[in-house]
Amino acid sequence: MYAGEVTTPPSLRADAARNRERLIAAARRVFAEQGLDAPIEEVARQAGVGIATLYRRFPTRDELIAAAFDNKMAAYADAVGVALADPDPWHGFCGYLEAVCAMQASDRGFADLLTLSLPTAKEFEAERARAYHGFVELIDRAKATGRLRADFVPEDLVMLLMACAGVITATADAAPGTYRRLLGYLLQAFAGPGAEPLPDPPTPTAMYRALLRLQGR
Amino acid sequence: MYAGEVTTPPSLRADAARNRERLIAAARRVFAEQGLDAPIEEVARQAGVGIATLYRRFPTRDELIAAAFDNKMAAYADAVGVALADPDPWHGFCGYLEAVCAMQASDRGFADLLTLSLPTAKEFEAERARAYHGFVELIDRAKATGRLRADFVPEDLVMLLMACAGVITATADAAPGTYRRLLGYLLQAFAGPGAEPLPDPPTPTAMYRALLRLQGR
DNA sequence: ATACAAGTGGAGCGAGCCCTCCGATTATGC
DNA sequence: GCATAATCGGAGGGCTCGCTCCACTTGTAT
Repeated sequence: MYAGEVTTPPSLRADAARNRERLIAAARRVFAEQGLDAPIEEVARQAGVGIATLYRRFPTRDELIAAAFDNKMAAYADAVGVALADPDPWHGFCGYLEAVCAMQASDRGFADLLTLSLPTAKEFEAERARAYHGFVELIDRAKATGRLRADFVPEDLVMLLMACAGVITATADAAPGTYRRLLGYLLQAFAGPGAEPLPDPPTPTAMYRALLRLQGR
Repeated sequence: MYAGEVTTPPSLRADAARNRERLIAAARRVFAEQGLDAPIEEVARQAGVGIATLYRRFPTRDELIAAAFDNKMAAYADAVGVALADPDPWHGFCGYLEAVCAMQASDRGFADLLTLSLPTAKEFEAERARAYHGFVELIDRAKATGRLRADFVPEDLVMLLMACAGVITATADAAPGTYRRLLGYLLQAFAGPGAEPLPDPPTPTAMYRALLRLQGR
């Protein structure tokens, strides 16, 4: 923690700071229910603020997204820590995946975010990297117990997040909770020694490029 | 097969019939690479035809979609027949899922289509129903051999298609083939007696409502 | 050949969204 | 209080897309 408070950078006029908070609150609501490509004007409207005000404070969509999700992103990275603290690595591993998928299910914007990379938001990608490294450690420990199959790779998490996002966007309204069943199946597949060999995973760099895909649709 | 040829219903003038075919060909290309919500005007442009001509022949997007995909939809329904013809039901079951996912991977529009219902296109939904009933039969036989777990339900196919669609849309460009690994994991989870109980599946009607979700975004 | 129905293309309107510009408003230090 | 710099809001231009209308062209039956 440095001196400068993250949510209100350098001395903003009182009303400006208030509007900034309103915008962030509105963005969280709008992104949560409509996803990351929701109309930016809707955010301004829900915040009770002019469009110009929004653009002055957040010149690009990515900056607004970064501001709206920094807390969830931190929570996401922290979740690995919780999992690592579990005395049973496999139990921690399962709990971690459940927690992350539940976060996706409760926020469409966040589900989008986890399967996307915003190179602009650097302190943001740092959180992602922190989560990633913790997860690699978690994998190692879980494999050591023999409960997690040996051919599991970190990219499988990204794949899982994408699959889960697909189920969630399709079922969020009419059949919420379906994603739990998908996760249940996958956890059983991740467990124990793999009976059959799996198709090769994508390389880390290929998967990273997939995360960079231009957003929208 | 009735007398009226399906692709050119009631006596169209020669040039009109030709344009109709061009439109369908263009629609297949455009939908395949851009998904079902591709701009309709792009189809007209690629067909080398005015927008009005497209609208006269296919007044609604759904009608164009139905015309463009009736062959793939038939192939999709036929694939169940192939699987049922396999002497080893479990082998047929696995092959079926692989074939369907491969169809999704090769055509973004088709991937959309399988996780969506177009109540407008009735002969279309009939194909879907045909596939569904064949699949139920396939499930029964595979369960009888003991290779497919007893708690597998038909809705799990829909769930799989949604998950696969999520992976495919995210990885189609940068890491194609990732979906194979997802399928590999899931097939192993579907096999054998389930070690752990699974979260309940959605009811068939809930899943159907999920398929009806308004398209776009 | 001709006449007429069938078919065609693109201009054009409206809607939704992004983003900028600028005159009006308001907080803040003195 | 007052000056002034910071902030505000919304009109407006630009773009994409869906869909319609209508004057013109073309196939075809006689």
